[in-house]
Formats: sequence, structure tokens, C-alpha cells
Amino acid sequence: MSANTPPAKSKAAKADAKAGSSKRGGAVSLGSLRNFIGFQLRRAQDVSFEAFARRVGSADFGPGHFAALSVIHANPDINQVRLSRATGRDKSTLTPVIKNLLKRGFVQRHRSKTDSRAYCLNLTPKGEHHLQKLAMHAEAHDRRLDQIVGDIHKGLLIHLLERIVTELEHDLHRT
Amino acid sequence: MSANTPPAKSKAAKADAKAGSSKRGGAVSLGSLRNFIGFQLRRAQDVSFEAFARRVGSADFGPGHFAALSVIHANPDINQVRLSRATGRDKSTLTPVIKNLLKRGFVQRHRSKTDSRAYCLNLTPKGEHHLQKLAMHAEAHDRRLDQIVGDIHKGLLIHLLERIVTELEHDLHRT
DNA sequence: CATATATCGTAGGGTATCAAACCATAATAA
DNA sequence: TTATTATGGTTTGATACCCTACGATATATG
Repeated sequence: MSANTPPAKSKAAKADAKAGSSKRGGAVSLGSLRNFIGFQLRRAQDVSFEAFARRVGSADFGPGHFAALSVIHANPDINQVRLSRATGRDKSTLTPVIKNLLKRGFVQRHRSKTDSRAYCLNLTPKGEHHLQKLAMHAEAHDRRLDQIVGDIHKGLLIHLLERIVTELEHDLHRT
Repeated sequence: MSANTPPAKSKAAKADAKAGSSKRGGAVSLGSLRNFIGFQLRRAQDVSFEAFARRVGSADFGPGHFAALSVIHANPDINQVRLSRATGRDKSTLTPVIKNLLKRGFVQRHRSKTDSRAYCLNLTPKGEHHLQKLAMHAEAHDRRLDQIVGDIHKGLLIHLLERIVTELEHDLHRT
């Protein structure tokens, strides 16, 4: 646990008398939740996305948007199933996202010549430009995160998160 | 950016010829996404929740369920708004969750004597028992995570996640 | 070749979530 | 006290997500 981690429970609420245990100010105990990685992950993800969205300005931008553009850019002619797997969303979740990107002219697709079920996705020049803009915001966001976690720890943090993903995913597939 | 960060891009897709760039096996490049903390957070959170749900057995268990019970336990007579803030979900999201917990007899509520708008939430003995069961699963889950990130790093990981939450939240409120 | 099985993308159903609108009550200002 | 504003909780509307089912095509098997 290292540093700052008060008991987190003890008695916390002593008869309250006021209604709602600790009243003003937000001194609510998280109980065992505080040391539960899953909970902290969710909170961190929520707020991180929120901060990023705020940076981008939220207009013409939704979840999966940046991830999709980024992966398409890195993998020309990728199809939707592979894209969905790479970004970690269901293929059906991707359908409206892609429809959106097509409508905005960021992405272009054509049927594969070797598999007429599949589409080949690619960024348009406009899409490349848009991605570049988003990447700039992402970098700024990342710099802020560097400040918060410290340059020294960022590599470790990403490494740990990656390990969690790969290992737990392994556990799950190993049902 | 600091440490471990392999190119992650290079050329990745060379003319593909097959349709869908890299074909079988999942060698899809994540592009700059790989070093984007927000993305890794989302993936880690997804898979962590999935693993936990699998452990619990998913029956009579949904998101927010465990968090709510845990916080109510730690803060007797807490009201819904404060509970929602502590768990990080909107108060309106909490409404059906609480309704569910009431119906199952895990939670009990009564109007506050000092504020007739507010409810006072408390666990029933059955709720305490249920929480204890969930906490056991959470502990097992955590032990697995310890294995993955290493005992040494777990404290640091939680600390970093907490810092991200508090700092970014500060930024946001500071709009 | 013919049938069975797997895969790509879309559509529909269900849940979690937030935001905004709302009612009732509280707290504050006039 | 009365009017204004803030707060607790529910409802409604929209979005993101998953899962399942489906149609179309591919691949494998007889």
C-alpha cells in the first residue's frame, strides 16, 4: 500500500444524527473499495476519458472514434472485425461508429477483392488530418498524465495495465 | 514519454494483398494507441470487470452492485446522492440499482428525520452477508492481480490510479 | 458437387450510463 | 414571511455497449 492510505474504515459513521453519515464536504469512506484495483481502474478510466473529451471539445467526437482512426491508420485495408478486436469493442458496436466516420468523410471503404463479405477500411486525407488533430490532443493529455504520475512511473503504469489486460484475457479465454 | 515504448508503428502493413492487412492471428498494430494511457485504462478496466463478474458468477450481480454495498456498509445512513458521488455514478444511475438491492432485501432505507427529501441507506443482515461473499470474490480477484502486477507494484498502481482520479477531477472541476 | 460450418457485417433486444427535466423539500435572501 | 435558489430522488431521453440472430459469402468435408 505504501504511502497515504488511512485505515479507510475504522468506524467512519458514529450514529450520524444528521442523516447521511458524514454530512457536508464528501468525507465518505470507500471501505474495502479503496484498495480494489478494479474500482480504481474504472474511476481512472472515466475521468481520463472525460478529460480527453473536454480537451478535444467533444464536437464530432465520440468513444471509439479516436481508437478506430488510429488503428485504421496503422493498418490500411483492415476489416471491421479485426478493427473491433484491436480496439476491444464488439463488431456490432463498431457498425454505427464506422457509419459515422464514413458520413463525415474520414473513412472510406470498399469490398475486399479476395473476400466479398469484408470491407477494406482506410482513412481519407481528411481522416488523416482529423486523426492528426486528435493525436495532438492525445499528446497534450498524455503530457498532463506524465505530470500526474511522473515520467518515471508512466512506462511502468502502461506496462502494468498491459499485463493486466493480457494476463486476465488469457485467464478468460482459458475458461 | 520516457521508458519502454517500442516503435509500435514502423510500416505495419505492406500492401497487404490479402484484404485486411495482416491476415490471420491478430497481428494488428495499435499505432499510437499503444502508449495512450486512456486506452490501456479502458482495456484493463473492461477485462478486470469481466474477470470479476466471471468469478462472482454473474447471477444477481451487476455493475455498481458491489460498490454500492461496500460504501453503504462503510457509511451507515448514507443518502443516495452521497453514495452516487462516492461510487462515481450519477444519482439517476443509482436509482434502479438501489431498487434492485431493496427488492432483494440487501438494503433497507428510511426517510431522514432531519431532511425529509433524503433516504438513509443501510445494509440488512442479509446484505452484510452478501457483501461479505462478494468481498471474498474481490479478494481472490485481487490476489490474482497481485500475481500479475506483483505485490511490489500493486500499491504503486493503486496510488497512481488514485492520483489520476483526484488530479484530473481537480482539473475538470476547475473548468 | 453438395452440404455443413465458419466468418463478415448489420439489425434488434436489453442494460448501463449520463444529462436534463421534474417534484418535493430545504436553505437562503428579500 | 415570501420569493429565490439549492438539494435529494425519480423519470425520461439519448448513447454506448454487449449478445444473439440473421443474410451473404467462404471454407471445409462428405
